[in-house]
Amino acid sequence: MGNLDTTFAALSDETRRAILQQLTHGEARLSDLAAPFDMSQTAVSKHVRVLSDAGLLTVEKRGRTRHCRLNAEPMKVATDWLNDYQAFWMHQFDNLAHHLAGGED
Amino acid sequence: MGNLDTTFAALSDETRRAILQQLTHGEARLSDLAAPFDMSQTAVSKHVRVLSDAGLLTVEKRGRTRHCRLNAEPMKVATDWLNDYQAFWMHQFDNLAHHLAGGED
DNA sequence: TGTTTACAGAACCATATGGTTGACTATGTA
DNA sequence: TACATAGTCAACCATATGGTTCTGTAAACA
Repeated sequence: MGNLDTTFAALSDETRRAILQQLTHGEARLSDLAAPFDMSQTAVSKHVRVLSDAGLLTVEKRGRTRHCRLNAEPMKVATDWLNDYQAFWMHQFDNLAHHLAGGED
Repeated sequence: MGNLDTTFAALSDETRRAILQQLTHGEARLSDLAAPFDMSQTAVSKHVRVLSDAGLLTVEKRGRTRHCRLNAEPMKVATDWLNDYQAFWMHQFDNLAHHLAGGED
């Protein structure tokens, strides 16, 4: 839970990203989250489980409803990892020129 | 190719992230990439294919070797997506306090 | 020319993923 | 009490994933 594998895997699904997007508006019940999607609530429940396992949201049982709340912290870890490559997409053309000039590392 | 689904999915595997890391040192042949891993070259070849499909690296056929080069640009798109949530992990505690204070969105 | 190298491709396997339906549990409400 | 609501769980299914081995092929080399 909470490692890069599970975080990136959780984010690799459109439905799950939409769920997270939904949660930026505030907490939501599972049935609220399921409503916009053309799939069973069970399916959405599974997606929520994946997001929960990845630590991207927290579920609070309250009466007979489950209230989900965004927890974006694992995204920070993912972003930190991606940021190590920032130089590579920023200086992509520089690097290309470097390689074409025969400069191997 | 190159959408968020495939990008995040490609990044969700430790081996593939290690391959990308390897490529930050410069371009590499497939057999070079495969060397550090305790798995067949065929397996690594499949990982490279996944990364290639995601646009995270380019493969250039040169003689009998395949030369891989990092293309970090799709990571920018992923980072851009993640950055929309930056406020949520930065102000996580603020939000928590907000919710505890009874302020719903 | 023959051999080695560097791959690709196909077939196969076990497990994971994303979806379904139906049955069940627990909570709230009339 | 009886019923509706919210959600889980189990079973099932099709496809994807990550690995293997074996075979084939094109390029480099002796």
